[in-house]
Amino acid sequence: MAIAKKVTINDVAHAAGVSVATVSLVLSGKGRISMATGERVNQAIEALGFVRNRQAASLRGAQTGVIGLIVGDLSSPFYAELAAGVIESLESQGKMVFLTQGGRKGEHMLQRFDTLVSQGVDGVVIAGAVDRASELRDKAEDSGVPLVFASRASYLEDVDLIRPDNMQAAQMLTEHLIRRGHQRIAWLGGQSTSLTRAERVGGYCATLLKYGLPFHSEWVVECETSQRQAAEAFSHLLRHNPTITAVVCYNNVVAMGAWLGMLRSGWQSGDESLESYYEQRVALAAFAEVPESALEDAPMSWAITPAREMGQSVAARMLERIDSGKNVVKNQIMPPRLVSTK
Amino acid sequence: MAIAKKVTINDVAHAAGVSVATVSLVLSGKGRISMATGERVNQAIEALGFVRNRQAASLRGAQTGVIGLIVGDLSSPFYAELAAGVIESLESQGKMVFLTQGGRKGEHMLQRFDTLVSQGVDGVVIAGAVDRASELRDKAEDSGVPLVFASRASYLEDVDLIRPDNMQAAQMLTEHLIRRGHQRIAWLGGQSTSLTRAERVGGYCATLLKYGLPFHSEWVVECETSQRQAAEAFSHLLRHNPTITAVVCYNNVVAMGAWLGMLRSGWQSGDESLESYYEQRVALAAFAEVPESALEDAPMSWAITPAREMGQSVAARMLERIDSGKNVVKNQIMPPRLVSTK
DNA sequence: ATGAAAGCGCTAACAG
DNA sequence: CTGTTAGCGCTTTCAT
Repeated sequence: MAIAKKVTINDVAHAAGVSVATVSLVLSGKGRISMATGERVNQAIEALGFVRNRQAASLRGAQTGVIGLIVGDLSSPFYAELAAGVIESLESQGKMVFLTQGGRKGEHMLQRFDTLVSQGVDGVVIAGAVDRASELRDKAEDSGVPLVFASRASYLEDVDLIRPDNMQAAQMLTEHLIRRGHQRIAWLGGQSTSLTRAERVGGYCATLLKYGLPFHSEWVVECETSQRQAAEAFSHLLRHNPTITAVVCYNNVVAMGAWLGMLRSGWQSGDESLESYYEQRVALAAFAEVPESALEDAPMSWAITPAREMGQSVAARMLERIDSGKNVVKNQIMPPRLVSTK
Repeated sequence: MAIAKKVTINDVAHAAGVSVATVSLVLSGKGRISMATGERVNQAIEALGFVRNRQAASLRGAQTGVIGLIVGDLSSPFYAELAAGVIESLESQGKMVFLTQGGRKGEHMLQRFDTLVSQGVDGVVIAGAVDRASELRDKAEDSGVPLVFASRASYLEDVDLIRPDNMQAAQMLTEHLIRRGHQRIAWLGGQSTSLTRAERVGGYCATLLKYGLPFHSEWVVECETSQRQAAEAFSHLLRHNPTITAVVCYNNVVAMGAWLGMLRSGWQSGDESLESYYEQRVALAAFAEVPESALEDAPMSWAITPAREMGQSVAARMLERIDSGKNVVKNQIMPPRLVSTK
């Protein structure tokens, strides 16, 4: 418990028989220091167990090497993974990150932003829903702090934003099904008020059209993101449209519901083999943010938004912003990745 | 882009016609300041958009109000949730947290610890596997930084550790099954090398004994944490021991596998109703760190380790450590929560 | 109740 | 190549 008295740059200088300035130079590897003194200083540092006080360092110098990251809520797997990517990248560049939570709906974003700024961060990344984005942007603007957004949908403008390419993902998925011989492809899930869904449904329709395939509005069914409801909607859809051979699901929960619905009806029909049943029956494809482990055994295709890589892009963008000092708005989209389970 | 010149405490003092000392006092609410000047200062702060530079503040004063949190890897849902809990609590107490990743196996823990200390954190929380825990403890000891560990298993000694109560969880689960009339209860999953598993199996056995129920070592089956393997092991177990009426699963993946195995064989047997089939058949219980959404429809009992609450406890413990200054080692265990789906 | 002044640990000119 | 000397923005005695 003997709290060792903080050893400072002075102690090191003294021990090494040089001046503090020299130690500082050795620390930051800047000035041209002779091998000899450099060595001596390092030894002193080692011997005394000196740890440089970065607070003091950045009080004088410009940058703190700290980036603030505000994520809505860490318990969302997508944002957790995104955060992991951001942190990983930034740390590999010798930065540190302050992580704070801005609330599921972004309620606290502004307040957190202020706190981060008062901690002297070099930049702020915002991941998730934002309450008052334009206010934030203005604040950032006049405190001169680079601000980068990352989100699932593209509801922000005039900001540096990295987001998934929903339309391309939908195209990939639909095209994949078509290539595997499907002609009658339905859509399951999501609420019509969702922007993300709109983008995805857009890609789905466009691809059908492109291949000259039939599009029926009854084949695009809305449903809440709940397993039970998805299972019901799925069964209902197929019962009334038995010619459908493939379904694109809005997300992993819907996909899970569809699959369970299929298992259930397959079971009730008393067929011989489960696999043969559903494979003959309806092919499933779905969007997801992370691969759904529960469906690892299901024959399914996924359009995955690579959350971790997205985080890495965000980090890269942040670094770029920081050391270019420029403020050019780039709206960057992340390509999805197609994954087939079987 | 006009980077507003940093407004400092001096500017505020000037604007308010008082001294910097006064402003400082108002800021920290310490000295006895007259209402009048307090008001005047606050107005100036507001008007100038002053944000206090905490780096400078903590350079002179003692604490920084920043806690370091090292988590193995954020993409693990359990630790993400735990981190969310820690951050949430700490932020509500006006603290901030530095979040860094120590590597899945704790490879970087030591290095990250140093970085955190150099940032002047008031304490460090370590969540996840640690490579060289005792080294860490020593480092913390002589830099005088409070250190609190949080993990799933209890492989650390002589440290401040918060962990789940695996044995009690196993007891709860087993007892729950017994109360529902089961007498022949098997165990599925986990590797015999796992400490966590050992603790859990211990609780399971103890409870069987306590109720005078039969224990067969063939009923305790090992298997990898993979859905497919669990499904196979489960089917195999039941085929050879048809009298078993309930199974305790090592984790959510195993539970999922067991359930799918059950669906599959139920389906093949051609029974009438899925629900009636498995309900008559084998009751499932499982450990989990977060409720498994994929199994929301399955009739299943869970022993949940409340990760978020665990995070809150960790935060509380940290705060306690910080302002007591004492270093009494407490090995605190979190009680599990029993949840039945149906 | 408020002001003056002395640093916290470090960096950044500028001299040598 | 290395030492001297000012501060960075804020807190904190100690006076007043």
